[in-house]
Amino acid sequence: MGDTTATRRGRLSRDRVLRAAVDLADRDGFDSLTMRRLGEELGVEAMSLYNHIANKSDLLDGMIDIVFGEIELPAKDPGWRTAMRRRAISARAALSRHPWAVGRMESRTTPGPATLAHHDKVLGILRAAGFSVALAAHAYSVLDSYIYGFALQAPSLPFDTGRDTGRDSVAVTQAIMARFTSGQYPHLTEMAVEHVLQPGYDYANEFEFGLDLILDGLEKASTGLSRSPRNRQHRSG
Amino acid sequence: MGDTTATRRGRLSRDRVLRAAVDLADRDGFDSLTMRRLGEELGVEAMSLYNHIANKSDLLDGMIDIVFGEIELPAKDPGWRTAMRRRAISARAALSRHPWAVGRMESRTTPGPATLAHHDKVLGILRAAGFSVALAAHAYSVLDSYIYGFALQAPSLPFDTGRDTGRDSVAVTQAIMARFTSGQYPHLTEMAVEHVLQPGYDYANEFEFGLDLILDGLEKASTGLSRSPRNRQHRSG
DNA sequence: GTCCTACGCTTACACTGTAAGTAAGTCAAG
DNA sequence: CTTGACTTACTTACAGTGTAAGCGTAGGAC
Repeated sequence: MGDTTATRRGRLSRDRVLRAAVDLADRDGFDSLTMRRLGEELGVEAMSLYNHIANKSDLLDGMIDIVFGEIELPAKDPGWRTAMRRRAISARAALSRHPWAVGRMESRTTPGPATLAHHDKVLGILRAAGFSVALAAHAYSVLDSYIYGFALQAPSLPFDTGRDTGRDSVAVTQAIMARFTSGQYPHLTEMAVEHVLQPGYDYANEFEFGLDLILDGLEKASTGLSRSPRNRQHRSG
Repeated sequence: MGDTTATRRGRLSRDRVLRAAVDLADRDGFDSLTMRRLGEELGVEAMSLYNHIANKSDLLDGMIDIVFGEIELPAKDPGWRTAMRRRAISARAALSRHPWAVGRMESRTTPGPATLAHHDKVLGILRAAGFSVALAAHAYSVLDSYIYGFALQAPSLPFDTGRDTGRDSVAVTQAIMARFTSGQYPHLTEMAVEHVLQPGYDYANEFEFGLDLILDGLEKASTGLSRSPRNRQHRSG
């Protein structure tokens, strides 16, 4: 009969623990991720988790590496610009699926294998396209800063009309609007009324404007050095 | 004699509490900021703090508003571009002084007065310079995303040569270098050896490259609509 | 069979945020 | 001055946190 000695319902593994942690953080918010809740989720006591992860910090590192693993790594075939664009959009989508991830990156100083592989691939594409080492560093810095910064802001904006985030963003918006009507913040009010609170508005659309702006700038910077960016260093074939 | 009934050494106030919290987070890291440690810092028991702040979340909101208050709000006199540039550099400096702040913004949904005033002023400068409402929103989004994203990445990069952060960044760098030497990440290795680990390198310098790239793009976008960006909507004088 | 190892469970501890109640100070009105 | 209201700090207490230490047992190797 009931063989539910909890050895059943499937064995634990580091991967299963990490994935359950990601799901839990996505569903109930990052603060709900406690060792006991996570154990409960897996039908196991909290301390059993420590057979597969070193401590909670290690758990977090693994979770973030999972998120990085979800970012698409396009081939360099259609050119660096397309590759960077696809990667950026995929990264934004992944970070929007796991909003807790971006804010925790600050404290992580030990990137996981997926993270490192990701960075290496991107740099490879840029270098192969003729970017100098310095320019590749610039490009990487500006692109990633933009991606992470956008992902960081997106969920915190009271402007979010709340299609995805749902919840209480309407209440929050109204609370802030109450301060607006005092006339203290005329430009914020204008922005809200004339633009952001319009029916079809979705903040996510802002992303591609800035992305293309940055890609334009990089393109100009890369062609500014040598006329054709593609055969600079890597053409000795 | 000793009249140190702890009423002495100065009365508490919300502002004193907030400022001590910021200092403590700066000095010992955000995780060291507990109510008891903060009370200790002020010569007071933990529970006394609750006479001036509602709870720890309120404390955090206040702390972040302090950081925002440190960002310089330049006048619009020398033109929007100079104003935006100064603001961005000042914001980056403030966030680098308080590295914990940027990662906590995601969870905050109730911006403080300094934060709102800041946003309103910036939007005002852009609108007065002739930016349409939509373009001002774009500009704000891309600039702030970049600023926050940069601040988010800066302390986590193992590339940091550790002038400011000091501590164990050298050890971390070496640990990662050990993986590099395995040849798994050739482009990361190249980047590190040829560029980032060079003597004079400072990641903070990357900031202005991306900033000017974005400002160039915005300038082009704003002049692309009407020849002269300044008299578009606000000239009904 | 017997032993080993892996893995989950139990108990325990130091530490967290904070609710509730108490005491000591400040200050205005009588 | 005394009196009483108010403010503010202190004390105690509690549920919930991460995790160290040790125990029990299931399943494979011999």
